[in-house]
Amino acid sequence: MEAENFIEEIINKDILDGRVKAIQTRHPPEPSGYLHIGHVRNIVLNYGIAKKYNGICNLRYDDTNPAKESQEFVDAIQEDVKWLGYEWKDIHYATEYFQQNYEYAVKLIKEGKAYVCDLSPEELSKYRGTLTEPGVESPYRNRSIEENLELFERMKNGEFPAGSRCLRAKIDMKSPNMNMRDPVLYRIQFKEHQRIGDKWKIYPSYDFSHPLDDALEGVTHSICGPEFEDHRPLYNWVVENCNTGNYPKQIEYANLYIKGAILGKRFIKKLVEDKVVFGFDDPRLYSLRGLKRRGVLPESLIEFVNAAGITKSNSLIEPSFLDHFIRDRLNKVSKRVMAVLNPVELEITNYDENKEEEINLETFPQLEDKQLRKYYFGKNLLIEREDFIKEPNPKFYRLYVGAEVRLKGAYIVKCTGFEEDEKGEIKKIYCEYDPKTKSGSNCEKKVKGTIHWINPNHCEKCEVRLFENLIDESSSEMVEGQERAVDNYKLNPNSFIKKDNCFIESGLDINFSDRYQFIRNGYFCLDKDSTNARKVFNRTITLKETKKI
RNA sequence: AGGGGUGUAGCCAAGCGGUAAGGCACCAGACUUUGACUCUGGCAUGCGUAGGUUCAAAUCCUGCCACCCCUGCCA
Repeated sequence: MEAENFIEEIINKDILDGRVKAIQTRHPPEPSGYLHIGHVRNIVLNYGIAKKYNGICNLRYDDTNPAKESQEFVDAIQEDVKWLGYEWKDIHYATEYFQQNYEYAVKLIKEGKAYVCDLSPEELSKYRGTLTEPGVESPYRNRSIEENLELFERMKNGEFPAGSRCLRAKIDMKSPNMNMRDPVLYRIQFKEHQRIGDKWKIYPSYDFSHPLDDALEGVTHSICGPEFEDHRPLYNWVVENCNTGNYPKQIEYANLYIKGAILGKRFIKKLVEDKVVFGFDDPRLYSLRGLKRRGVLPESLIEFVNAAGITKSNSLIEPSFLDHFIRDRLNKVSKRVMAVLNPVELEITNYDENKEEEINLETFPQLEDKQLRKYYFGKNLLIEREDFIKEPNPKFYRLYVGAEVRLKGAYIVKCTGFEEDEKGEIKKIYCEYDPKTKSGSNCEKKVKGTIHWINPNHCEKCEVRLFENLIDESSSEMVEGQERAVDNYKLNPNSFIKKDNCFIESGLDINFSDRYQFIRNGYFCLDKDSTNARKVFNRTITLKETKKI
């Protein structure tokens, strides 16, 4: 199997060496928040590698801390993974392994490798030492096995208050690696757990349950973030000392950040709580639900993380890189449709008042099967306000008095005049059409610009929502591998713009699963706020724009 | 300050001792009934830095520098 990144190289070597046969990974989210784009790499890696190597990947909730978790998130995570297009083999929960975790803890105590410590959290912290000074051994470190066994049993039975005691691994208080200074294996916790209620009064820590559960489940490669790099010796300590017969290998990869994107769970939560955004699925958020509502296709996200690569160095990627994959995918599937977002009237003075002409528009010009549909041309139309300027400028390919432009799918028209109000706002634009230039007639005349338009007798009024980055990018001080608090950013007042005087062709089949390109305006999708009476569209992304005038 | 990581173009990133892939962005041009798409060309005498080894170094060795992670009974 060709290795596409350093993780696959490790796996290939493990297979070659005969260390593993069937590959097994796991996707281990803690149900304490919604999935966001930063999680996609981990998902692609775990599910993707299992698929590539014909192995299995289970979804396993790391639900060892009821204080932070809830059922809302366990449900949401499954929905979001499915939306991305991945499938797990089985769903497991860290809480499923609590009985076995407990038995292995007892085994460690019996072997003199773990002890009950009565130090308070504050004392424990002091005894741990600092980054440069070694820690000090706990006075409870050398209790007898019998006493430890009894105390641990009583902890389990809920006889001691939370925080009064914990179970610690007996490793090395002088280790330069803080994680090895007798780490906590179990703590007392009386909080009701979303899945198992109040059955357990002791909860294993991540450092104990994660490696053990990996081993118990048969995981061969435990892929995780860079923050666990110096937990690896501890991971291995647990795996070796519990000795289940299975020896998973932890592999860390680096995080991916996007410039100007707010990704931290707690930051996203704060934005929701402060009502800066409408909810976890606000289209401006980089949560998977936000991206979905925005209209981004899951394939774009997967292509994006794959193109960004899997490495051990943190990366801060420019938004344009993500945008490229969003557009690329949308371009392939979107129906091309005419819609005017900022309408101004246009009258074709030499066109018959009562005449209406059928024209053809291509729904999928980018595909072999372009699929023609009918639309109607007439004397009075609506065009985009930005497609007209008062002062002639030959670099401007659209309308000004004297300029010619093609009305998409119809005729070439020449601007003859305009009307404005006392404030200088354009009220109406006048044009003359050239009857010899009908679309498809192979006319010789060519013009530089083509603009889209709407026939007011054949359109539907709708609402359109335009989005920009939530935070003002010039205030962003985000640097590689770092994410600052949302308070450090200035919010962008234009991040959400609602336009409710928009018009789209009537007679279209608009639905939630299709994607639309409003010609020259970008890619759009139907928002869940739509009603039968009025459709609401979200602009997923603009078209790429080369320099205009 | 101790430990663990990482440094290749504006941004990602290949490269694994034989003379710097690719993508994004950008620039120039072609095409175009979307200033989109597509196509063509340009874009590192240079690989954090200073030395060393070698016929040959981004790749090996040594020192230095910068950035990230670690002092929760969170994950």
